[in-house]
Amino acid sequence: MERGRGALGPALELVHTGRAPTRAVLTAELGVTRATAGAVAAELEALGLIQVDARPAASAGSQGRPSHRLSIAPNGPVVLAAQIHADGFRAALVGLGGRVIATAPGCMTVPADPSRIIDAVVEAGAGLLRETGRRCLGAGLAVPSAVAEPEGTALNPLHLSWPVGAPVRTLFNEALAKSGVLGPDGTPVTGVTGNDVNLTALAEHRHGAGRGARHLLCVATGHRGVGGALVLDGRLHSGSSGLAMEVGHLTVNPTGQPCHCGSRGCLDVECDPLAFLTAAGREPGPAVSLLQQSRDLLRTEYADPSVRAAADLLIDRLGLGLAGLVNILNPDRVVLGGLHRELLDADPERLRAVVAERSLWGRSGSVPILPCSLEFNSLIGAAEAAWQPVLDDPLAMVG
Amino acid sequence: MERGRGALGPALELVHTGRAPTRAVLTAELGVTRATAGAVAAELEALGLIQVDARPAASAGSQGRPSHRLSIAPNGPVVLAAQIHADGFRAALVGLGGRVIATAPGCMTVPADPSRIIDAVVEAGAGLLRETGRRCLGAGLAVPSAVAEPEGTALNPLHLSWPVGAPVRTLFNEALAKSGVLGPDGTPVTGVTGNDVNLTALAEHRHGAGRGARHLLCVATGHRGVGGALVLDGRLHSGSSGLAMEVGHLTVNPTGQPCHCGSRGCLDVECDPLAFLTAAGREPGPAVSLLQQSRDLLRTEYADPSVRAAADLLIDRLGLGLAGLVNILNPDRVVLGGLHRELLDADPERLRAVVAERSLWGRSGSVPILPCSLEFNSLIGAAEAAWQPVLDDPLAMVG
DNA sequence: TGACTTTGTGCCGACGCTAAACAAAATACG
DNA sequence: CGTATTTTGTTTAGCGTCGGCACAAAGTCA
Repeated sequence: MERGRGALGPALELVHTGRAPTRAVLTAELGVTRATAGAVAAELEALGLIQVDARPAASAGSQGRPSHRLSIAPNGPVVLAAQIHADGFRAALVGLGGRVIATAPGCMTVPADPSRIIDAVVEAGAGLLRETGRRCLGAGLAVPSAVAEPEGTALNPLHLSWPVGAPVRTLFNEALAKSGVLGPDGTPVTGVTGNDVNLTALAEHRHGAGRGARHLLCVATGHRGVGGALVLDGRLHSGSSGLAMEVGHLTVNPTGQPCHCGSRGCLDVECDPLAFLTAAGREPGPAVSLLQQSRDLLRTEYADPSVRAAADLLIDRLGLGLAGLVNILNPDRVVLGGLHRELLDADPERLRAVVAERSLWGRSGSVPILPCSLEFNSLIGAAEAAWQPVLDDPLAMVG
Repeated sequence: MERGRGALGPALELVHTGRAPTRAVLTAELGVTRATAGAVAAELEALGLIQVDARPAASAGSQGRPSHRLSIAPNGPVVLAAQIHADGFRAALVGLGGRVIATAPGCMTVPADPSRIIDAVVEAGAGLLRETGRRCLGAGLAVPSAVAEPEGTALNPLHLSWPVGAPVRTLFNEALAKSGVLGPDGTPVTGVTGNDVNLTALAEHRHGAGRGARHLLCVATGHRGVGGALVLDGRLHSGSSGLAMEVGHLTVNPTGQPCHCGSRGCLDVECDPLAFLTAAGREPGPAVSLLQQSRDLLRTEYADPSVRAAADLLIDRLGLGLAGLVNILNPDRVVLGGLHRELLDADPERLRAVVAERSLWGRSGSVPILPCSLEFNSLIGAAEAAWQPVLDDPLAMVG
């Protein structure tokens, strides 16, 4: 009797990613009849997830009956999202559409015991939930480490002094259970964890510079080492055991620094913030993160020839690495984060030229390379991962 | 009224890949009721695609009513499949299940004009169709070159003296139209084309050593250069414009040969048959293909220290390249073809050790590495690509 | 104002499935 | 040897979901 049950998930995803501003567009995107699309929208509205404007939108020049606007319900449910990085952590509540409802930046030095910071993260998130009174449907956590699946353990928490193999997902879920963050069914919400660059790619694909891309490659460097991520046909590719896109060991400088992997001149050691500071002849200081120091240097002293030369050097190395990845993966867009984003901003033409020169065919070389466009992108990515079960089956997760 | 229309495609694919030997298994694999599975099987049988044994299969020790065996209809429709390689071409008729019905090996030196060999290929296939009287539902062609999508042009027909950008798919379809190979609707069958390594990966995933793998990486070298292919979640990943998995320019020997790509020590020039012959101190002869010469050398003179040393050298380089790919893609199985397959057979432990050592985590390093198991695998892959529309919607393509 | 265009909704029927009962064909066991 | 059990296959009834269609609503265009 009820229409549009099968299309409920796809429809919510369309509204969530801003690709269905009206029911008319929703009808076309879903490939169903107007009757079905209308029923789907009504169902999602009844679930409290979306909103159908009472008054039709201002007629945009086109004739015909104007459409009512669809949007994410402003007081709908949220997920708890958090990111952990070299300088501390940040917790937030994120609604559908990638909207950050409330944030609690928690700058603390990251302790060697991962359970302590994860507890603090969840406590901050639980505090936000108490303050706002929002209903919580899930939780996501981004960590600067590869996360093995299906165990949910952090395999290389490099610049956190965490033990290798820390069971971050289990710790996250234990903290959630302890803090009393309950879902609509009265049980603790389930938490998902993932690598920060992977989740950044997911966020950029859904809401940022990667929107509309079919195959999106994301490369970023935050503190030490280089991370990569890949979204294929709208879905994050994290490999058969979560370990895909460990791109840091592509050779970009055959005569370069030795790397712990046994080779030399790897992207990991040749194109991260430390490599940039070293190339510019600066001594890294202990006060702020290496990314922050690099960014400041690049932005304020780009006129200095040594800084400019270091930037050019790193752009050339990054271009080599990107060309290698583009040859292998043939994405239709590339998004850069962290210091790589700054390097792209500093001299976009140089980077694009290197990639084009080293790509095997002109078509691959002309792939668009864009900077990340979202603030807190790994946090929003964590939220995306947490929302995924709701997007897959809204009825089961909300009703 | 008719039951099991939506499940028709998935059901045919299960029988096609041998994963549904009986209706009972089909029921479980499809996740439907026995009634639906029975109706689906009846429908596929009515279409002439599969066969339900009249007599139940020999009871295999288990109690309960024995199941009737499902199999591909022996006299069902076929597709025309062909591969073009350095030594000539081969055309065949291939049924569902990857069964080669009839082949016409056509060894001719490959002319500079691609349309001539493609005409010859199609003519050979059309001859087989006339001889056997089989109904033809599609056609597929594997070429040793990257094929750009959506144009269907051969971008690097390296060891064929074809022009770059030869419109192979158009030529293939024109030849099919000219030869009068008609589908059941009376119009010429549509031909699809693809890179031979990509199609090999598809074939191995469906019927060979890659069966059951979720993410399959395939690497092979036939004559000159190295090709790669990737099957993700059962679907070939050929990138946004068909150019993915150009893996030949991973650096595996920083002090090695210069490569036309501008770098040096690329997999392409360090790990193909020519590199092997050179490393073994042999002069390549003009009579047979480089692959054939390498294979003969490896099989008959492996005891010779110089041959053994060359094999070890190439295994080490191949291992480096595979480790890089495994780090990036995290497949759960790797299949090797051409000379790489021979190298694996020569010393499996050495190759696995190199990959394990250079992989970032033990889990990635222990990925199974297997030899290709199918004869004519790119030909069967071409058939798979040709069958795909039928697998997607049997009713539309056969009825 | 009337024609036209586009959007939204109610009703009905068709399609494709599940559920449940029944039938069939083997093994297990007293 | 006969009955119970297990597993497979088929029949029938019913129901949920969606498309098709008619109609209503709300704007623009002339």
